[in-house]
Amino acid sequence: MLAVQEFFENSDYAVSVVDLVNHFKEEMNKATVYRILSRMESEGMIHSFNGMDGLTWYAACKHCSHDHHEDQHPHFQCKKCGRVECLEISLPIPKVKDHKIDSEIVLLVGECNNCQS
Amino acid sequence: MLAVQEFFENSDYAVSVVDLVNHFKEEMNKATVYRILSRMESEGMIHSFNGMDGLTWYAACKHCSHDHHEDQHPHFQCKKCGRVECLEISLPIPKVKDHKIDSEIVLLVGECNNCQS
DNA sequence: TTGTTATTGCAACCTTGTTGCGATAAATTA
DNA sequence: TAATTTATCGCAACAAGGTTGCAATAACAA
Ligand SMILES: [Mn+2]
Ligand SMILES: [Mn+2]
Ligand SMILES: [Zn+2]
Ligand SMILES: [Zn+2]
Repeated sequence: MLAVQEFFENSDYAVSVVDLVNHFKEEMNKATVYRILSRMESEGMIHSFNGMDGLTWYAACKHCSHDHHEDQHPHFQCKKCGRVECLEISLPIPKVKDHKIDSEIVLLVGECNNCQS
Repeated sequence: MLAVQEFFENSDYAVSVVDLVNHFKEEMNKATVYRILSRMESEGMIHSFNGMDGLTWYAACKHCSHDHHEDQHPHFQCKKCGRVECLEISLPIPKVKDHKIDSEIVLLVGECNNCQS
């Protein structure tokens, strides 16, 4: 589990679970990676969301703990390099007639700073 | 293909591809459903997106054709009844420093009109 | 009718993700 | 320390969504 923890501590970006399984494939079993990720998520160390591709992505939590999860921020995926990051901003939840809206899942798509020529 | 077309014409809601495969399982093969959906999507009759569950959902297009797809609207999923609908509104694309944002994938989650007691 | 193209059924396959279980490691307790 | 309990792990098998190759059929055109 420590290796996975360090992986997140040393990265500002989110990572897809597929990449993670692949990255650790010589060190640990696929099932172990999935189990570590669920454990870390339930302890408020990381959070998960879906990327454009439909895959599950994970990223380090900034201000969460075991009993206080708050990861309602939008995410950004770069079309060119594929990198995904958490955006530490809060978007207004839109009002829609006849709908009681509790939360908002947002994935912004575009080009990151590195990829803009 | 006609049966699937009619299915969309008679519904205001989106439908998950799993429900569709299940709904047509006596009439046609799973592969056929998937192929019909891709064809209909490439012809601008329907569009697809991801629900909370990670599944692929499809909904009828309102103003699209073979060479003009414009399905950038947000979607809404009711936590209680599970129904998913297209919202014919346009949300402002947020500006984020150091990011060139081209599009925005939004899934609003809450309670629909029917489910609010 | 005959040849050509588009659609379908079926089975096999790929991928993401989960689960049961025995083995090993870590933490408790005596 | 030694025995016991608990947590973690590897492995293999499985489940579910989704895709693909191929032969059969249907639709279409000449
Ligand atoms: Mn995040
Ligand atoms: Mn829609
Ligand atoms: Zn980039
Ligand atoms: Zn509802």
